[in-house]
Amino acid sequence: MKPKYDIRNALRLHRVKAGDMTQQELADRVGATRQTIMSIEKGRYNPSVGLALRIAKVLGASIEELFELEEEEGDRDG
Amino acid sequence: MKPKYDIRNALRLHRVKAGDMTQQELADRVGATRQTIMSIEKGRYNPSVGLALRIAKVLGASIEELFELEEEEGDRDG
DNA sequence: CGCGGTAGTAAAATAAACTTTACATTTTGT
DNA sequence: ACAAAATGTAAAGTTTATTTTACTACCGCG
Repeated sequence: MKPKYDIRNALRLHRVKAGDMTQQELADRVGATRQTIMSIEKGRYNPSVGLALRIAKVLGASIEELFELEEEEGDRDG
Repeated sequence: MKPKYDIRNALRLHRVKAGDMTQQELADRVGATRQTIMSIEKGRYNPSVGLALRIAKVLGASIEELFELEEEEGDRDG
């Protein structure tokens, strides 16, 4: 079952920009596991806003820069 | 078990600001239930960044305005 | 080639988000 | 006071995030 709200993320881009940090390093700094970072980078799920906030802080970016709503065409009910 | 990283939110404030929308109205517009909105407003858990993004869009605010990391003093390992 | 570090994948288990339903309390309008 | 709408709480259930563990592939280095 795919998530209700798809998001696109530029995590990897910003991770590299922020000093070419490794996944493990980022994971440590935000208090998550490498697999969690992996899964987010790969778009397998969207993190909690708490984790997203911490990632944004470490990467020196805004959440809006990091994560973006997928525009789903023709699938909206409004 | 309380969440690992507490967040503070100004959801209610912005909900009122954005035309005094009811919880139900906001819930409908973001595709969630009223209870979900309630729980977020009451700080019972932090939503996914996907839902947070949709809320921010509807309320015309940034995620950073809506949700803020709780600064926990003396609980960091680095 | 063998080694260490990084990245990709996956399965099982646990924690947390989110839904559904139901009921109590407060607020608002008449 | 009464009714209706909005808010608050809660329990049980489903789905998704996150962890833990483990294995594979790629790359630079000796």
